[in-house]
Amino acid sequence: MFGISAKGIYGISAVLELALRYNEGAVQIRDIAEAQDIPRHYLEQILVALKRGGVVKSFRGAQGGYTLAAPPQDLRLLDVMTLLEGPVNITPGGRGDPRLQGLWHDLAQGARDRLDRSILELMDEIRAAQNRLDYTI
Amino acid sequence: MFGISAKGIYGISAVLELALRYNEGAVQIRDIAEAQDIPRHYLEQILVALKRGGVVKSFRGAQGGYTLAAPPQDLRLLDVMTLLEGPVNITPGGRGDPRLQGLWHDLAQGARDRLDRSILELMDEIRAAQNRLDYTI
DNA sequence: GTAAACTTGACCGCTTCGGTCGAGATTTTT
DNA sequence: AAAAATCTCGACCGAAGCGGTCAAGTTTAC
Repeated sequence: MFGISAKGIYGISAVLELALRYNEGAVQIRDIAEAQDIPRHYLEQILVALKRGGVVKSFRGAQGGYTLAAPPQDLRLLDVMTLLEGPVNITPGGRGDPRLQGLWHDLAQGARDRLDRSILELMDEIRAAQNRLDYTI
Repeated sequence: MFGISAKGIYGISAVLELALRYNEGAVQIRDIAEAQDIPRHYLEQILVALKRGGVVKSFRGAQGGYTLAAPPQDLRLLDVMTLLEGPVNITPGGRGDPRLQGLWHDLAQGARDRLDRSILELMDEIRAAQNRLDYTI
Protein backbone atom coordinates (compact mmCIF):
# COMPACT_ATOMS: atom_id res chain seq x y z
CA MET A 1 0.00 0.00 0.00
CA PHE A 2 1.09 3.52 -0.69
CA GLY A 3 3.92 2.46 -2.86
CA ILE A 4 5.51 5.16 -4.89
CA SER A 5 6.21 3.84 -8.37
CA ALA A 6 9.62 3.53 -9.92
CA LYS A 7 8.93 6.59 -12.00
CA GLY A 8 8.72 8.87 -8.98
CA ILE A 9 11.70 7.33 -7.26
CA TYR A 10 13.83 7.58 -10.38
CA GLY A 11 12.60 11.10 -10.96
CA ILE A 12 13.61 12.40 -7.56
CA SER A 13 16.91 10.59 -7.86
CA ALA A 14 17.59 12.23 -11.21
CA VAL A 15 16.67 15.67 -9.91
CA LEU A 16 18.93 15.14 -6.93
CA GLU A 17 21.76 14.23 -9.25
CA LEU A 18 21.21 17.39 -11.29
CA ALA A 19 21.09 19.43 -8.12
CA LEU A 20 24.40 18.05 -6.95
CA ARG A 21 25.93 19.05 -10.29
CA TYR A 22 24.11 22.31 -10.62
CA ASN A 23 27.25 24.28 -11.39
CA GLU A 24 28.67 21.84 -13.94
CA GLY A 25 26.53 22.80 -16.92
CA ALA A 26 24.45 20.34 -18.89
CA VAL A 27 24.57 16.73 -17.72
CA GLN A 28 23.81 14.05 -20.26
CA ILE A 29 21.09 11.44 -19.88
CA ARG A 30 23.69 8.73 -20.05
CA ASP A 31 25.60 10.17 -17.12
CA ILE A 32 22.54 10.58 -14.97
CA ALA A 33 21.41 7.07 -15.82
CA GLU A 34 24.77 5.65 -14.90
CA ALA A 35 25.22 7.62 -11.69
CA GLN A 36 21.76 6.74 -10.41
CA ASP A 37 21.45 3.32 -12.00
CA ILE A 38 18.33 4.10 -13.98
CA PRO A 39 17.49 2.44 -17.34
CA ARG A 40 18.47 4.99 -19.95
CA HIS A 41 15.42 4.82 -22.16
CA TYR A 42 13.10 4.94 -19.22
CA LEU A 43 14.90 7.97 -17.84
CA GLU A 44 14.24 9.73 -21.14
CA GLN A 45 10.51 9.53 -20.57
CA ILE A 46 10.91 10.85 -17.07
CA LEU A 47 13.06 13.80 -18.08
CA VAL A 48 10.70 14.74 -20.87
CA ALA A 49 7.87 14.89 -18.36
CA LEU A 50 9.96 16.96 -15.98
CA LYS A 51 10.89 19.28 -18.80
CA ARG A 52 7.27 19.81 -19.79
CA GLY A 53 6.61 20.69 -16.18
CA GLY A 54 9.40 23.24 -16.06
CA VAL A 55 11.55 21.39 -13.55
CA VAL A 56 14.47 20.80 -15.89
CA LYS A 57 15.80 22.32 -19.09
CA SER A 58 17.42 20.48 -21.99
CA PHE A 59 20.06 21.44 -24.51
CA ARG A 60 20.34 19.50 -27.72
CA GLY A 61 23.28 18.50 -29.82
CA ALA A 62 26.85 17.87 -28.84
CA GLN A 63 27.64 19.13 -25.33
CA GLY A 64 23.92 19.07 -24.70
CA GLY A 65 22.18 17.53 -21.75
CA TYR A 66 19.96 18.49 -18.87
CA THR A 67 20.12 21.01 -16.07
CA LEU A 68 17.66 22.12 -13.43
CA ALA A 69 15.38 24.85 -14.70
CA ALA A 70 15.88 26.80 -11.47
CA PRO A 71 18.25 26.74 -8.49
CA PRO A 72 17.61 23.91 -5.99
CA GLN A 73 16.00 26.20 -3.43
CA ASP A 74 13.28 27.11 -5.93
CA LEU A 75 12.22 23.58 -6.82
CA ARG A 76 9.88 21.53 -4.65
CA LEU A 77 9.79 17.77 -4.27
CA LEU A 78 6.02 17.84 -4.42
CA ASP A 79 6.10 19.36 -7.90
CA VAL A 80 8.42 16.68 -9.18
CA MET A 81 6.27 13.92 -7.76
CA THR A 82 3.06 15.47 -9.02
CA LEU A 83 4.41 15.70 -12.54
CA LEU A 84 5.45 12.08 -12.55
CA GLU A 85 2.73 10.41 -10.54
CA GLY A 86 -0.21 12.75 -10.77
CA PRO A 87 -1.75 14.74 -7.95
CA VAL A 88 -1.74 13.43 -4.40
CA ASN A 89 -5.28 12.20 -4.25
CA ILE A 90 -6.52 9.41 -2.12
CA THR A 91 -10.00 8.73 -3.42
CA PRO A 92 -10.36 9.23 -7.17
CA GLY A 93 -13.82 7.76 -7.53
CA GLY A 94 -16.67 8.82 -5.34
CA ARG A 95 -16.53 5.40 -3.72
CA GLY A 96 -17.02 4.45 -0.16
CA ASP A 97 -18.86 5.96 2.76
CA PRO A 98 -18.98 9.77 2.44
CA ARG A 99 -18.34 10.02 6.15
CA LEU A 100 -14.83 8.77 5.50
CA GLN A 101 -13.88 11.71 3.31
CA GLY A 102 -12.20 13.41 6.24
CA LEU A 103 -9.98 10.41 6.82
CA TRP A 104 -8.79 10.22 3.21
CA HIS A 105 -8.29 13.94 3.11
CA ASP A 106 -6.08 13.83 6.21
CA LEU A 107 -3.99 11.08 4.69
CA ALA A 108 -3.44 13.00 1.49
CA GLN A 109 -2.60 16.18 3.33
CA GLY A 110 -0.03 14.37 5.43
CA ALA A 111 1.72 13.07 2.36
CA ARG A 112 1.66 16.49 0.76
CA ASP A 113 3.14 18.12 3.84
CA ARG A 114 6.05 15.77 3.89
CA LEU A 115 6.80 16.32 0.22
CA ASP A 116 6.42 20.06 0.31
CA ARG A 117 10.04 21.02 0.68
CA SER A 118 12.71 22.27 -1.67
CA ILE A 119 15.46 20.25 -3.26
CA LEU A 120 17.93 22.33 -1.31
CA GLU A 121 16.33 21.25 1.97
CA LEU A 122 16.53 17.67 0.80
CA MET A 123 20.23 18.08 0.08
CA ASP A 124 20.76 19.56 3.53
CA GLU A 125 19.00 16.67 5.19
CA ILE A 126 21.03 14.16 3.27
CA ARG A 127 24.20 15.93 4.29
CA ALA A 128 23.08 16.00 7.91
CA ALA A 129 22.30 12.29 7.87
CA GLN A 130 25.73 11.62 6.44
CA ASN A 131 27.38 13.64 9.16
CA ARG A 132 25.48 11.77 11.81
CA LEU A 133 26.79 8.54 10.33
CA ASP A 134 30.33 9.85 10.28
CA TYR A 135 30.26 10.64 13.96
CA THR A 136 28.57 7.41 14.93
CA ILE A 137 30.99 5.06 13.20
CA MET B 1 -0.27 9.39 -6.64
CA PHE B 2 -0.89 7.75 -3.33
CA GLY B 3 -4.31 6.56 -4.27
CA ILE B 4 -5.87 4.00 -2.03
CA SER B 5 -7.60 1.39 -4.12
CA ALA B 6 -11.28 0.63 -4.07
CA LYS B 7 -10.59 -2.45 -2.04
CA GLY B 8 -9.28 -0.49 0.92
CA ILE B 9 -11.99 2.13 0.73
CA TYR B 10 -14.70 -0.49 0.53
CA GLY B 11 -13.08 -2.44 3.31
CA ILE B 12 -13.02 0.44 5.77
CA SER B 13 -16.56 1.34 4.79
CA ALA B 14 -17.73 -2.20 5.46
CA VAL B 15 -15.97 -2.34 8.81
CA LEU B 16 -17.51 0.98 9.75
CA GLU B 17 -20.93 -0.37 8.88
CA LEU B 18 -20.36 -3.43 11.04
CA ALA B 19 -19.16 -1.22 13.86
CA LEU B 20 -22.28 0.89 13.72
CA ARG B 21 -24.36 -2.27 13.99
CA TYR B 22 -22.15 -4.01 16.48
CA ASN B 23 -25.02 -4.88 18.83
CA GLU B 24 -27.38 -6.15 16.13
CA GLY B 25 -25.90 -9.61 15.65
CA ALA B 26 -24.76 -10.92 12.28
CA VAL B 27 -25.21 -8.60 9.32
CA GLN B 28 -25.53 -10.17 5.90
CA ILE B 29 -23.29 -9.38 2.99
CA ARG B 30 -26.26 -8.17 1.03
CA ASP B 31 -27.16 -5.63 3.68
CA ILE B 32 -23.64 -4.29 3.99
CA ALA B 33 -23.35 -4.06 0.22
CA GLU B 34 -26.60 -2.17 -0.02
CA ALA B 35 -25.93 0.20 2.86
CA GLN B 36 -22.47 1.10 1.61
CA ASP B 37 -23.12 0.75 -2.11
CA ILE B 38 -20.46 -1.87 -2.72
CA PRO B 39 -20.75 -4.56 -5.45
CA ARG B 40 -21.88 -7.64 -3.61
CA HIS B 41 -19.54 -10.20 -5.09
CA TYR B 42 -16.59 -7.90 -4.73
CA LEU B 43 -17.46 -7.32 -1.10
CA GLU B 44 -17.31 -11.08 -0.57
CA GLN B 45 -13.65 -11.14 -1.50
CA ILE B 46 -12.96 -8.29 0.85
CA LEU B 47 -14.77 -9.86 3.78
CA VAL B 48 -13.01 -13.17 3.27
CA ALA B 49 -9.68 -11.38 3.48
CA LEU B 50 -10.75 -9.54 6.61
CA LYS B 51 -11.94 -12.77 8.13
CA ARG B 52 -8.64 -14.49 7.46
CA GLY B 53 -6.98 -11.58 9.18
CA GLY B 54 -9.20 -11.85 12.23
CA VAL B 55 -10.97 -8.53 11.80
CA VAL B 56 -14.42 -9.99 11.25
CA LYS B 57 -16.20 -13.24 12.02
CA SER B 58 -18.74 -15.02 9.85
CA PHE B 59 -21.71 -17.24 10.57
CA ARG B 60 -23.11 -19.48 7.90
CA GLY B 61 -26.58 -20.58 7.11
CA ALA B 62 -29.87 -18.86 7.65
CA GLN B 63 -29.58 -15.88 10.03
CA GLY B 64 -25.89 -15.93 9.27
CA GLY B 65 -23.75 -13.00 8.28
CA TYR B 66 -20.77 -11.04 9.52
CA THR B 67 -19.83 -9.29 12.72
CA LEU B 68 -16.69 -7.62 13.93
CA ALA B 69 -14.34 -10.12 15.54
CA ALA B 70 -13.73 -7.72 18.44
CA PRO B 71 -15.28 -4.55 19.81
CA PRO B 72 -14.56 -1.39 17.81
CA GLN B 73 -12.04 -0.09 20.30
CA ASP B 74 -9.87 -3.15 19.76
CA LEU B 75 -9.64 -2.94 15.99
CA ARG B 76 -7.25 -0.63 14.20
CA LEU B 77 -7.69 0.98 10.82
CA LEU B 78 -4.11 0.19 9.94
CA ASP B 79 -4.74 -3.53 10.33
CA VAL B 80 -7.71 -3.41 8.01
CA MET B 81 -5.79 -1.52 5.38
CA THR B 82 -2.75 -3.75 5.67
CA LEU B 83 -4.84 -6.85 5.15
CA LEU B 84 -6.43 -5.44 2.03
CA GLU B 85 -3.64 -3.47 0.45
CA GLY B 86 -0.47 -4.96 1.85
CA PRO B 87 1.99 -3.29 4.18
CA VAL B 88 2.60 0.44 4.04
CA ASN B 89 5.82 0.41 2.13
CA ILE B 90 7.06 3.15 -0.10
CA THR B 91 9.99 1.58 -1.92
CA PRO B 92 9.53 -2.12 -2.63
CA GLY B 93 12.52 -2.52 -4.92
CA GLY B 94 15.94 -1.31 -3.97
CA ARG B 95 15.57 1.34 -6.64
CA GLY B 96 16.73 4.89 -6.58
CA ASP B 97 19.43 6.75 -4.74
CA PRO B 98 20.11 5.12 -1.34
CA ARG B 99 20.43 8.58 0.16
CA LEU B 100 16.69 9.01 -0.36
CA GLN B 101 15.77 6.15 1.93
CA GLY B 102 15.11 8.53 4.78
CA LEU B 103 12.63 10.48 2.71
CA TRP B 104 10.62 7.41 1.72
CA HIS B 105 10.74 6.11 5.25
CA ASP B 106 9.32 9.37 6.59
CA LEU B 107 6.51 9.28 4.09
CA ALA B 108 5.55 5.74 5.02
CA GLN B 109 5.71 6.50 8.72
CA GLY B 110 3.44 9.48 8.28
CA ALA B 111 0.82 7.39 6.56
CA ARG B 112 1.08 4.71 9.23
CA ASP B 113 0.65 7.25 12.01
CA ARG B 114 -2.53 8.60 10.54
CA LEU B 115 -4.00 5.13 10.10
CA ASP B 116 -3.00 3.89 13.51
CA ARG B 117 -6.22 4.49 15.37
CA SER B 118 -9.13 2.35 16.43
CA ILE B 119 -12.46 2.02 14.73
CA LEU B 120 -14.02 3.54 17.82
CA GLU B 121 -11.90 6.65 17.44
CA LEU B 122 -12.97 6.85 13.83
CA MET B 123 -16.61 6.67 14.86
CA ASP B 124 -16.07 9.43 17.40
CA GLU B 125 -14.46 11.66 14.82
CA ILE B 126 -17.28 11.09 12.39
CA ARG B 127 -19.79 11.95 15.08
CA ALA B 128 -17.84 15.09 15.98
CA ALA B 129 -17.73 16.18 12.36
CA GLN B 130 -21.46 15.65 12.09
CA ASN B 131 -22.07 17.74 15.19
CA ARG B 132 -19.96 20.52 13.79
CA LEU B 133 -22.11 20.49 10.68
CA ASP B 134 -25.29 20.56 12.73
CA TYR B 135 -24.22 23.68 14.56
CA THR B 136 -22.93 25.42 11.46
CA ILE B 137 -26.04 25.04 9.35
C1' DG C 1 29.08 17.19 -42.84
C1' DT C 2 29.20 14.47 -39.25
C1' DA C 3 28.91 13.05 -34.76
C1' DA C 4 26.70 13.94 -30.39
C1' DA C 5 22.70 14.38 -28.09
C1' DC C 6 17.94 15.01 -27.27
C1' DT C 7 12.77 13.86 -29.13
C1' DT C 8 8.97 11.39 -30.25
C1' DG C 9 6.05 7.79 -30.21
C1' DA C 10 5.11 3.08 -31.04
C1' DC C 11 5.37 -1.22 -28.89
C1' DC C 12 5.49 -5.16 -25.43
C1' DG C 13 4.95 -8.44 -21.61
C1' DC C 14 3.34 -8.55 -17.12
C1' DT C 15 0.68 -7.56 -13.14
C1' DT C 16 -2.94 -5.41 -10.72
C1' DC C 17 -7.53 -3.64 -10.45
C1' DG C 18 -12.30 -3.97 -10.31
C1' DG C 19 -15.66 -6.95 -10.93
C1' DT C 20 -18.67 -11.13 -12.34
C1' DC C 21 -20.18 -15.74 -12.00
C1' DG C 22 -21.41 -20.38 -10.60
C1' DA C 23 -21.14 -24.45 -8.02
C1' DG C 24 -20.71 -26.16 -3.46
C1' DA C 25 -20.67 -26.41 1.65
C1' DT C 26 -22.92 -25.32 5.94
C1' DT C 27 -26.50 -24.07 9.04
C1' DT C 28 -31.17 -22.85 10.44
C1' DT C 29 -35.92 -23.33 9.91
C1' DT C 30 -39.91 -25.91 9.21
C1' DA D 1 -35.56 -34.90 6.25
C1' DA D 2 -36.10 -31.26 3.15
C1' DA D 3 -35.89 -26.49 2.04
C1' DA D 4 -34.16 -22.13 2.37
C1' DA D 5 -30.69 -18.97 3.58
C1' DT D 6 -26.13 -17.81 3.61
C1' DC D 7 -21.33 -18.00 3.35
C1' DT D 8 -17.14 -20.12 0.53
C1' DC D 9 -14.09 -20.93 -2.93
C1' DG D 10 -12.00 -20.40 -7.13
C1' DA D 11 -12.21 -19.61 -11.97
C1' DC D 12 -12.63 -16.06 -15.18
C1' DC D 13 -12.52 -11.49 -17.64
C1' DG D 14 -11.58 -6.80 -19.67
C1' DA D 15 -9.19 -2.67 -18.89
C1' DA D 16 -5.60 -0.13 -17.27
C1' DG D 17 -1.13 0.74 -15.42
C1' DC D 18 3.74 -0.46 -14.76
C1' DG D 19 8.37 -0.94 -16.23
C1' DG D 20 10.87 -0.98 -19.92
C1' DT D 21 12.67 -1.33 -24.91
C1' DC D 22 13.38 0.29 -29.44
C1' DA D 23 13.75 2.74 -33.86
C1' DA D 24 13.70 6.71 -36.42
C1' DG D 25 13.99 11.46 -36.52
C1' DT D 26 15.76 16.39 -35.27
C1' DT D 27 18.70 19.64 -33.71
C1' DT D 28 23.06 21.53 -32.61
C1' DA D 29 28.22 21.96 -31.89
C1' DC D 30 32.44 21.54 -34.05
